[in-house]
Amino acid sequence: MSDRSGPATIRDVARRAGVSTATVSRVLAGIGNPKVETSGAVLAAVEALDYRPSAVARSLRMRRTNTFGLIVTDIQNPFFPELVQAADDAARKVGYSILLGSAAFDEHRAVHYLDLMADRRVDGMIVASSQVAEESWRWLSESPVPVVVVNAEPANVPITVITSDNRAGLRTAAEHLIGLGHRRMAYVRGLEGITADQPRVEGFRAACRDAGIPDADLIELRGDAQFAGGERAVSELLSSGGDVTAIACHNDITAIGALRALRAARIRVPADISVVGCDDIAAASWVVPALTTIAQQKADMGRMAVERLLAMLDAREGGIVPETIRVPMVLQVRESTGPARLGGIGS
Amino acid sequence: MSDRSGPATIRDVARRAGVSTATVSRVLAGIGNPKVETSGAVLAAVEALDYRPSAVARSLRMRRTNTFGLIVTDIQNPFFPELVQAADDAARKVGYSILLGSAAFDEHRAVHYLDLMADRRVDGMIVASSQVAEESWRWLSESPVPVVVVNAEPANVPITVITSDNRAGLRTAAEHLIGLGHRRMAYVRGLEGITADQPRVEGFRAACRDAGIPDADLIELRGDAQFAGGERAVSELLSSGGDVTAIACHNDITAIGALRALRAARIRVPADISVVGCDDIAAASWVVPALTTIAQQKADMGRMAVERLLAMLDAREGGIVPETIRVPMVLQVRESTGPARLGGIGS
DNA sequence: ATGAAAGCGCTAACAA
DNA sequence: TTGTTAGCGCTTTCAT
Repeated sequence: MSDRSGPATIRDVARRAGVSTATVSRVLAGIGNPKVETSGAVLAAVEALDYRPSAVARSLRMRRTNTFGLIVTDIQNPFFPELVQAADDAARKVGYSILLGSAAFDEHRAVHYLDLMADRRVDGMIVASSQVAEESWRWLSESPVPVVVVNAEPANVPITVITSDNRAGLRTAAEHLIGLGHRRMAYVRGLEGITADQPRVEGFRAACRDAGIPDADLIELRGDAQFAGGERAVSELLSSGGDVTAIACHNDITAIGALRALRAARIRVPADISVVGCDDIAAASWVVPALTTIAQQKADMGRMAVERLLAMLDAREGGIVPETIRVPMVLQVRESTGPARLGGIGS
Repeated sequence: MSDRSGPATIRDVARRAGVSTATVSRVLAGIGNPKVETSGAVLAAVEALDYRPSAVARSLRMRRTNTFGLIVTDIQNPFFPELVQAADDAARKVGYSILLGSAAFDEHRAVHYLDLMADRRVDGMIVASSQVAEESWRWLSESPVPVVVVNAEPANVPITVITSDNRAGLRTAAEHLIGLGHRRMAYVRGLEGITADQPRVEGFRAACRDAGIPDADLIELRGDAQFAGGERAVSELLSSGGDVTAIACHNDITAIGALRALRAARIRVPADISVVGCDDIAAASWVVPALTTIAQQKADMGRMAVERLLAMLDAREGGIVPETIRVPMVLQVRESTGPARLGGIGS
């Protein structure tokens, strides 16, 4: 093989097989009915030259890259890998691949990836990041390339959204606790402004109201959606003498921080206080006690996002109406929740 | 803007600015000294048409994609995200992006990504996966595109490798434990055949021997590098009456499984038994007690891999000699290790 | 059933 | 300083 300059091209193959490049292209694409000898010759040449068609050239010609962009808030957040994997699985099955961008909580980076993916001419984008400014949402929604937003809800922008039903999810959490007899509870919120924060508290509160628990009985704390925030919030709660029998948290990481604070204070979970998280990350079942949580169906969401993109691609000129799909969250009971103690902590 | 067919091209811009495409190209690349009016006109046209150069076309022409492929064993393994993020950071800084592939423990998938990335004409590849067959390693090492292998050590193949110094790392772990007075210890190995498995046990054993601890005193257990394996191995150890004061584990996930088994058996950590892990994943500091571990410098490794690739690209015809770089691991003392109890567990 | 030729959008000689 | 032209590697009419 003449390794003179880079990988073999379709011309090299054509030459060696004694046919035209068009024929090579057809044979490889399985188009037409080539004579056995021709296709044989082509295949042999391909083999001999170790020819692999350039996806770059093909993309240019076909005006499609068979690639979807996927932007996540932060790949280091254990919530995302499962989503990424599922999206990749779904994409791979239909011959697409995923170009990943991790915004690392940085809005500039998010924009950077948006641009990058536009430049790369991805055939569609999945944006699973709330670090996106209003104007970028607008830009996305007006873009001709199909976009699916995951777990974020751009206000007043017509765009397809797939999101966990946070409100209903935290309602379930509250109902679970209330069913166990809890009435004095605390809720550790996420980072201010985070998309899911508001609906989650609201869902929780709504269930409380329905159960006749006065608004004032629910202690609301501010976390940061990280371990440290959960730990801090709960230790402050304890030192300020907050008297609750259950703590619900914005997410699992927060809840795991809460567990640690409780443990430091020698409070037993769930005997003294129950704790419930949200997301169902892997670590939720690793901690002691294993965390009861409201699971997000991450894999489903990743798969759905890709399917949606594919549908939009098909429909194209048909025009698919932007729609908000709420994926149910499911209660996962483990060890961190139990019946409410009757007295206060000290009793 | 005439939105007739897809995004604006360089020709659209040229036409609108009344110049040639070459001029547009130059102005945007900052080459030559265009007259102010020309460059002004070009820039204006670019703005007006919202022109973004096609990376696809540029790649075809330049014969480089400004992309590195990165294949990981399993993106859901908490070890990888930090590596990915670091690689992406480093790459982004020099105008490269990362095409990610998660093999999900599947050798076929790994090969799939290898092919995919070759087809995409990535400018370099980082392979952080041991799910790669001998023949693929060979193929990689002979490939004209620069390759860096992370945390895997293809046997008898001349290729650049960046790996944690597992042997030295686990030696450090053993020394830490021995320094605390432990002499009867168990070691939970990883999945059979996993690259790091062998060097880690060996390092651990070596330190034991140096300290005059008879080989027979070290109980060796087989885990699976997952939570379940650690839990199972340790509960079997306990039920078979294994009498140790410390347990070292192939990785943190295993160690966290071990913690759970110990807890279930009401054995206190570290009062009764010390536990040490390896990797330093986020969850290591979340569990109770927080896990003492041997940290891998994942971010460094990701960065180094990219730098290496860049160097190879520069050197090109110069030819860089494949080299194995061992990155030190660092002992991270937390709460799960302490002085050895004098008697046995029951004493 | 196959080939010739055009063109996807860009950059880089080479000319002017 | 700018334009003309060729060509990166592929697919796809349109002929034959």
